[in-house]
Amino acid sequence: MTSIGKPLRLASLQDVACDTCHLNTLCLPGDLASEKVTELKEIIQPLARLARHEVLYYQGAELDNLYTVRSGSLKQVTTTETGEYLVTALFLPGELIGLDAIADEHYPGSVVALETSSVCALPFKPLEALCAQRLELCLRLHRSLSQEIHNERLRLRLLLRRTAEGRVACFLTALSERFQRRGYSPYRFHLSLSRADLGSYLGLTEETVGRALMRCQEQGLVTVRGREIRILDMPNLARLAHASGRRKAQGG
Amino acid sequence: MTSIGKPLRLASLQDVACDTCHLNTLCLPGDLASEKVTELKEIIQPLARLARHEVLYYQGAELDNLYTVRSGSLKQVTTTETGEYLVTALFLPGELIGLDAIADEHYPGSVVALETSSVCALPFKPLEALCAQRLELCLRLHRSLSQEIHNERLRLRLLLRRTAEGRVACFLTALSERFQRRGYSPYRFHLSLSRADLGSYLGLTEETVGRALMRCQEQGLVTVRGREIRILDMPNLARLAHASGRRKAQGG
DNA sequence: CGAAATGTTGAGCACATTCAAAGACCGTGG
DNA sequence: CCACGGTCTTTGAATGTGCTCAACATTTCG
Repeated sequence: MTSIGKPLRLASLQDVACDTCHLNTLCLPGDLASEKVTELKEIIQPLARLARHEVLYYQGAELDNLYTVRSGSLKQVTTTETGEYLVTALFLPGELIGLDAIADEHYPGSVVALETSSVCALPFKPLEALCAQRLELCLRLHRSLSQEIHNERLRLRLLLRRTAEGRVACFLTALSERFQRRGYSPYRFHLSLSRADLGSYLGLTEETVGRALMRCQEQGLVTVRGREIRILDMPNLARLAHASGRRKAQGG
Repeated sequence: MTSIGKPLRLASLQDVACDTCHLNTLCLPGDLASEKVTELKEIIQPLARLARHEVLYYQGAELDNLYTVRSGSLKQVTTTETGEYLVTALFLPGELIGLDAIADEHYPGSVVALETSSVCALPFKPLEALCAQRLELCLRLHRSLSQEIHNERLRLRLLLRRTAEGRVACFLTALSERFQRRGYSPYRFHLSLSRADLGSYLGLTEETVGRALMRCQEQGLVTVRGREIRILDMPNLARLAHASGRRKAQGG
């Protein structure tokens, strides 16, 4: 069972150094010229360290910061009006947390650290003010937001048409790609989500997630040892992930 | 079967009048003061009229305009690398088209009119330039983008856990709400999507969509007559839509 | 009116869910 | 170091749901 942990205690604040951060091309500074990053740096808050299960913010809280992941990983969980509990996002280093809170200025889900993690806080009001002065930052933000829309739309609609095995394969290949882009091995990584969380994220039960992983292993695509994943046959895993849902592809 | 029609021919251009448009609170002008709308008006292009099946733009084309729907409805269809054909969005009056194209400056899907429709074009470059001068416009855009992320995330993850009947009920209630907000009857409306498109949109086959609609009708929740929908029992339809997927809700 | 697209119906099958129970793994404290 | 409790994970059997394929009805449009 998944759980939301204790309130966040800010601990071990450190100085931020975007220009030396190896994630800077993935993060908001992106390809901005370094003199412009300086301005951004002025509003970025020191690093916050989170222990496993520590909460960055709770659902419903007023939006004050966006965050970028510096290390570790976090999940977003949303409870619907009907008490349904859903894992709605997984954040890896370099990714922006809180983009979905801008609309109504409240966070639409709670964000919890899945392992020891650190994040940089970007106070939102100052960030927006800076937007007015620096068009490039504004565009950068637009792109991040837009990218997210596209990702969610396509990924999730693909998932809707897939079997459990396909969904798991989709998740693994996408995760592998995200790791690779961040400089980690795409072939060997640790799942920070439990089976239950993964099930919630993919719209499956935890048992089905386990069985799907098992079947992938039996086909020689991956090795699964608890949460340690090793990808043995990326081409075929990708084929399983992409190779349509359960019905043949249709032309337009 | 769904199809993508012929290229767009711009026809019957009309003058734009945001200040008199009854959709303006839903559209980008939103709650902007009218003197600011004036600036926006300067960059808005005349209305384009689209016949049924006419294409607003094709997937892969370079982003030049965002569009807002003035009347009618449109769908977005995306073809994946593997030839999979997906209906990825449905646009109603007052909604912004093309937000998911900002990220890589190309449209990630083709947009086709489902019925006779009209749209206002917002040339993107000028819009962004205007953003730099008018912070409010910028924020407005941020909110639209953010809202979309949240919607897609939550809606689709909810769908993932639902039976066919639940998915259809979700769709109907959400659609009803969207109509209501736009001043149309929430109890009686026309489905502009075919069964096949709806299936693609909800991750079901067209047969299953039909059967699910039928079952809703048998329960006295709605009347279905082709694409004409009449909602008879909104409370219970909403209950069916919200009342969890197939497993009981879990606490956090 | 006839052709084509769209919608409906039915039977069999594959797959995911459910529920229950047992097994592995983890950190804690003896 | 091992025993303990908890969480997480795996396994099994029975059930129900959606998919597939194919045929038929209906509507739409030329």
